[in-house]
Amino acid sequence: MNIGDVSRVSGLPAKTIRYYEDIDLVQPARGENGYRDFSERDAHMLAFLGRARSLGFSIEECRTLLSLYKDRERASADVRQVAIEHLDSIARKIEELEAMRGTLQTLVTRCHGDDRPDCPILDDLAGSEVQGA
Amino acid sequence: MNIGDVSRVSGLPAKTIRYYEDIDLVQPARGENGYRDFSERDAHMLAFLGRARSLGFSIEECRTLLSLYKDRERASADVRQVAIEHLDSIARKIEELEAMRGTLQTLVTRCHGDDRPDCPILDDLAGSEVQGA
DNA sequence: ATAGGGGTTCCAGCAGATGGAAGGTCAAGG
DNA sequence: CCTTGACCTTCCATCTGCTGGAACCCCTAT
Repeated sequence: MNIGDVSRVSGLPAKTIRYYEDIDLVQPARGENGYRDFSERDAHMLAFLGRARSLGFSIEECRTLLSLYKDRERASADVRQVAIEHLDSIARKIEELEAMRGTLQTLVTRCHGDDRPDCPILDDLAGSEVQGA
Repeated sequence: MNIGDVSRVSGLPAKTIRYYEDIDLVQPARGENGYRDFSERDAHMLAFLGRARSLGFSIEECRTLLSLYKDRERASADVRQVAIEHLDSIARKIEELEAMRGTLQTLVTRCHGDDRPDCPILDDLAGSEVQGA
């Protein structure tokens, strides 16, 4: 399988696949002509990576998951642990974003948004304490 | 005001302030000795930037907001527009993260998490269609 | 004079790709 | 046999938003 084929079946851009080889996530064979020669197993691993990345796992987490995936002696508890930690970090990110959204939503609501220059959004950013309750 | 002082009052690391000068967000004066010499106005702008960044505005959005902030002829509608667009992108990110959280939460719940190797999380990542409803 | 706590510049690196240039390879058509 | 075009290769630069560190200068107090 050439890189274009495996790109199609895994859904990852060829550039990304080369990058994954570069950082040693996959180790495709090489043909006579110097082309990468991907096995079914490689393609499978790349799809695995794509899915894990789409769930927001970092590259290092993916590396761990992939090694657990390849380890037939693994304990499912180890996988679960990685997933739970990631779940926590997702929850933290959501909280952060929701705090931002809350603040911004309030400011946007307060701003009349016409052609006059006075603007509660800028007032807040400037930190002036001159905003009505 | 030296960079250390303005760092304390704005809450931004000195490194970050130098970086903001580098990308032309602020233009502090220079003293005889080559030290940056920040005015009150500079300090104010840096605090503004810190607050805008903490609300998740990108550097380019901050640049726009700052120029609106400095423009006494601005229309509040322009500020509001920037804020609303940012609000949308925050909402999209939250949705993405919640989708991830939902999927992962399901998988984590399904995984017994003991010392046996079989694991619904890995099964899902591998894309095997062998999962019960 | 020296010690310390400022400040300065510049260069490298993080994640996680992505874009592009310059060139090699391969199969098909004329 | 030659060309065309799609594919492949490597390498280097770029993006975002800083952050760390080296090597150096400056200023004040002792």
